[in-house]
Amino acid sequence: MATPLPPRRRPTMVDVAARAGVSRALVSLVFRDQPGASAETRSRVLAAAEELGYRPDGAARLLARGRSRTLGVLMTVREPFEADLVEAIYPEAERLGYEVLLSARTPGRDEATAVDGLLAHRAEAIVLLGPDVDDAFLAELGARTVAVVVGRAAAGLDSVHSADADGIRQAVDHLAGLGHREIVHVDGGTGSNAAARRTGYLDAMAAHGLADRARVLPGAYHEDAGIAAAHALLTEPELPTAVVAGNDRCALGLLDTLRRSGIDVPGRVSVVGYNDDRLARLSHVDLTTVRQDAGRLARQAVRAAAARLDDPDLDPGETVLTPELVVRGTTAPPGRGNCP
Amino acid sequence: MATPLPPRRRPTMVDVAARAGVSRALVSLVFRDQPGASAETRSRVLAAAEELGYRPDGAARLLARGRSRTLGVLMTVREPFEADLVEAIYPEAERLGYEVLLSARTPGRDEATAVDGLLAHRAEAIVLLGPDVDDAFLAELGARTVAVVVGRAAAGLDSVHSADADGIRQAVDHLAGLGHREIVHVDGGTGSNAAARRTGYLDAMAAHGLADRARVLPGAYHEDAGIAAAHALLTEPELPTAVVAGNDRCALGLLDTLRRSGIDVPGRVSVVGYNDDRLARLSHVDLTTVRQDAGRLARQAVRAAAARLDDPDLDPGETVLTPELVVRGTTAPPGRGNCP
DNA sequence: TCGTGGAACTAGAGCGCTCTAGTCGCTCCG
DNA sequence: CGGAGCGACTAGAGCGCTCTAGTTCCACGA
Repeated sequence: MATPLPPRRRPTMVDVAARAGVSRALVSLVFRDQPGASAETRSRVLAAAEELGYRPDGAARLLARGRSRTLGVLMTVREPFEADLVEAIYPEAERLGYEVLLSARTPGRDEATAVDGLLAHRAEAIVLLGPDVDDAFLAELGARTVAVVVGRAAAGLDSVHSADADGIRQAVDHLAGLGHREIVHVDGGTGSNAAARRTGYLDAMAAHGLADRARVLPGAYHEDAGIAAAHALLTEPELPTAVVAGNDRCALGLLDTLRRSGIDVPGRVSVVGYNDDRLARLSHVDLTTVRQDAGRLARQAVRAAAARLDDPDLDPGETVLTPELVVRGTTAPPGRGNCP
Repeated sequence: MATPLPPRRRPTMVDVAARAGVSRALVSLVFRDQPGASAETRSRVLAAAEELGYRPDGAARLLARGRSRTLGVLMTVREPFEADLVEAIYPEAERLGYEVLLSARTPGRDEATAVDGLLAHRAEAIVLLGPDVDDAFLAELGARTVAVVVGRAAAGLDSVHSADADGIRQAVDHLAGLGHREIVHVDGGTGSNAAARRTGYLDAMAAHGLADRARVLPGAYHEDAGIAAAHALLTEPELPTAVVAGNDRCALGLLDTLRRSGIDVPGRVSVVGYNDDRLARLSHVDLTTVRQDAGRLARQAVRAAAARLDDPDLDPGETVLTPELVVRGTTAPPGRGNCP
């Protein structure tokens, strides 16, 4: 019988080679699925590895190959739309032969820390999810490594996002088409894509001859902002008939605050979100929203990273996808009052 | 002037050493913050590194040190409670000198794949979030490496979870105290912690002399299960006066489906969740729920992993935290009818 | 004057892989 | 019969670090 399972040490290629009675190089071949080993030897090696519980050491492998073929993804662990993106990143990365490493920005852990972690683990490219990444930080990161921004435009870097102004325009068109005139926008605060959405709203209102009725409430991309905006609206003498929120989370906050205050949605107020995240799609939420295709966004981002990795001299590209209004249950013609 | 920025190659310690005019070993010392370098040299090295944009290569470092000091965390990117856990894991890991790597299980990417990724990146220990991890898989993993399960008990492994039966009992006590007698439980399906919660419910009902009224509806830990359960209840001639859901997501599904069907919550039906995730706490949801302390759960898990790493012969421990009912706005005495 | 000790620094052997440049047997063909 | 050609396999030099065991140098005391 061959040597028993090793004491504590994680088994290495040497152990497998010894047990299978071949050289280290051969084991390496087998594990890389390269030609050059006979079927018989191959299975002997695999068997030996199995018995020892061997798995190739990523660090050593990384070091030995030039490339890590690892994509680092910076995410906010709390944002449902980013969760959708992450789920779509995995398969595309796998298809292109990349591994994925996730790192979260949290209230107590800033982007720089999160990215450093990824870089230390040899991520070849960083995919930054979410529109609130800092410009200066981006520029520096882009100089150091391959970076792709998802969710907003980023000068001088690869970015993948949807045509925000167009998306908001579709929302306003829809509402105006239903007969709404008092349409308010709760915006996404600072950040380039909030600005784009704001502009889109103002332009669309103007296009419908409603420029003088346009009104932007300061907001942000989370529920609390929607709640605050709803409370602000409720203190006013007259409610608008429709609200376009900066994103779905904000819309959700708005929605529930309005409903809990006895306001019928969409009977008295229509609400539109942005993103079409999982939450919006849940049947009990049933939010009319502007759909960004998370799958396509994610695939494009991964491809952009891979392309730049293949050819670092590529010009930075901005991929803009066309968003699409999804009409669900939170919009209706105005004036149905509170009791349908 | 010294050499200009290198062409493409990521700079290495050799480059920094050359630029600073010292040996590689000294650079290593400086970057590991070890004594043995004069203040003057130290800053010279740091300056050289800065100029070159050098950052230590994690892979090489990993390989050279025995240990990676990295914790791998398996998560479901879509579960808000796990997001809370992840956020709490980072600071504790940092405090103990560990890095954190995240890997997501998704519909198309199973636990084994996710864990393999972590292991390949040399995670020394795996923290598995969520109760649906497979038993056989766990056992095998536990034999291979250090694994800590969060959210359920796991025989033979370290686990950190809350006293599920106790939590549910508190919920039932609360409802019974309000005068409810028709209390239904929508359970979490298979999985050990769903079983514990189910048992807790049945025992608590019995303790209140309501054994014959106890009723468990099959469910799961997500919104759709809550929605389905609500629809099932709505087809029946008589609604129960209270529902204890398996977790918050399920409760949310229930809640909104009931409300959209014109059922007053808590006037006609009271709803209780489990977890107290961010969503439950949002003011527009305001869910009465059983709070699991994500912070403590996360800290305990990290500590358990660290402890076992320090001493592999430690007996596997089960840490059970006491959950606590948080009464909010979705529970009230029964019988207030539909129009308060 | 010489040792002595400590601070500052260096040489060089790994860590577990990959990959290039082989070597070794065969078969096959002229 | 000699060698070209090929499949199967191996030796050994890295990859960019860490870490042990030095070596140098310079006070400082006897």
